[in-house]
Amino acid sequence: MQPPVTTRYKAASGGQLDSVASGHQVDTGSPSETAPERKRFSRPQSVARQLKDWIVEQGLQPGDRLPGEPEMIERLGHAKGTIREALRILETEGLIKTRTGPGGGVFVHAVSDARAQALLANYFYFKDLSIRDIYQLRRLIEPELVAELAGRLDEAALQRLEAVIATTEQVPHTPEEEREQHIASLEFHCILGELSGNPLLGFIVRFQVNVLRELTVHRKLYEPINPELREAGRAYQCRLVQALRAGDGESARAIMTRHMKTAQAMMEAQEATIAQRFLGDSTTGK
Amino acid sequence: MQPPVTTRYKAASGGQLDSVASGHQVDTGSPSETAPERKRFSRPQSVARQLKDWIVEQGLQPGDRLPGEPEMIERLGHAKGTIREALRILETEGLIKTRTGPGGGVFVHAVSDARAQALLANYFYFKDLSIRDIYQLRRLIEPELVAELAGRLDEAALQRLEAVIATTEQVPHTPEEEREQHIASLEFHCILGELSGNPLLGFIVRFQVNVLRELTVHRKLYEPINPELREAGRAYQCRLVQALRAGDGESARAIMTRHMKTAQAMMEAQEATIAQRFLGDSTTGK
DNA sequence: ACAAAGAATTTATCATGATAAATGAATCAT
DNA sequence: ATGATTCATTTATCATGATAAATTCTTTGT
Repeated sequence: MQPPVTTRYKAASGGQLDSVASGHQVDTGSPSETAPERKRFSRPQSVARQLKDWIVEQGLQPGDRLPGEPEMIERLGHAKGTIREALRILETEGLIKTRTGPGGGVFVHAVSDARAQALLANYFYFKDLSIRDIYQLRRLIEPELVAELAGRLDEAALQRLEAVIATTEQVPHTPEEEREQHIASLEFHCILGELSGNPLLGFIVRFQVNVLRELTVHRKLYEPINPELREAGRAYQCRLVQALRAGDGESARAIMTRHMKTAQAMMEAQEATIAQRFLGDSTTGK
Repeated sequence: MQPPVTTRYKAASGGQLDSVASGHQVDTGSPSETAPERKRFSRPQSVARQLKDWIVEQGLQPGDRLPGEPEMIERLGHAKGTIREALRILETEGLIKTRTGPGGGVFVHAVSDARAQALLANYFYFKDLSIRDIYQLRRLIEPELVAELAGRLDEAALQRLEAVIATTEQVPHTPEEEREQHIASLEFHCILGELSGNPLLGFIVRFQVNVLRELTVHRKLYEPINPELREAGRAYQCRLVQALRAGDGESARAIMTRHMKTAQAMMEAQEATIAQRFLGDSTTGK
């Protein structure tokens, strides 16, 4: 499942940062002298930016430690409140975590998937994302995705997919179970996305799935339990895994294409407008 | 109003929000179990959440006003610092803006595209995004995009595209000009994405373009000026617009497919190292 | 040896002003 | 009128502790 050498570049040496003249020198003292341009950034933002620069320049990795609050106060010359707000910014962006206690402090943290998803969801809160929009993309992406995946998956990956299918083996008796099964079937797509080995592709697939999942949970979509549709859904998954195992990309693509069409029709038959709400805050422990 | 506080948060009342991504922490009461779900939310996070709930419940729109700092302090029963940190969280997420002066205060704000892009870029900072990854998606999306767009664009849209093409009319004499032209050609794709009318699709196209643009700006990619390639690039754009105007989706798709292939080869031919850096912070006024 | 209690450490929050900066409105000088 | 000035309002930042909470390390008790 690994494509030829695709040079996975990382760690740029000179990777400078936004050249933005954050040029907010921290002269503790005479502020307004040559201040022709207005203050673009608040001080907490400036501090946050400086810390980001620091992370980039030093090539800090997740788990690495940043100076503690008191040291920042001294080194950056800002008040405690300002520093704290800056840390809060970075924490919101998902780039740091703070821990209390001995050995605690501020640590670099890789932005979690959940947080990125949540932040992106906020962006779409004021947009009108329709089911059609989402499926326009899904119908584009997922068939090709499985076509590429065909024959490239190892047994472990295939079994992972089959494990998800297994959770929908029993006929659901309650709406609760039915909902869970639907979520599981969405999970199926997430796994496919991850297996592509393309972080961007995987992320997008997951995002779409998350939006759809929200619909399911909060709008009681898929409420009417339809045995035939359910069985059809299961069948497609089974056949898909079969095609993937056989390395039959054409079939996989066809199966997924058909499924996308069906799923879209199903969803559109229900509600057409996506629930307007912020997604969760992704507290992402770890 | 209420005496100091013990740890109190509103445990997701009403189920409007909360619970998404990552996990379902349906509190059962038993503290320690398979999921060491420690550390709930910090208070600033709780406050931020409450304000989000408020926004959702009241259906507040961009421009609407939120209570000012002092009122929040009183109504929510938290200290000023806590409130400020909460506001900083929301500001970082792009959901509010604060203004000083008379008539100033805290206002709901639609998350700007730039901010969403920057936040998403943070996520990919610690990932290894290769050019191949990006083009895998581009090659999937953009050909179909133009195929759908064919014949659906009004004259204004077409002229918008042509205007961008026009900027690359003159043969560039300096690397500077050459770089600007390349950026303009990327802009071409952004416009196509927007014209789709699909917010999600447009966003993804823009994100890809932004990542590639970063490359161009910071890594001197496309440095060697190649007249033939340049001309070929221009030609494809012209022919594409032509096909779009004629409503010839098949041709449009073919043209774009070819272009994607060429562009990817070009990018990969360079020592394309994806710049590891945080994108700008998107101050995005209005 | 091992588990529970305690101590030490570090961030989190609270509390309380005071001063600075930004900005729209009203006012005043020309 | 019109441009500059002052004023009032509201957030932004600074300053300075004092408590609280969460962890890890250490010391006990059995």
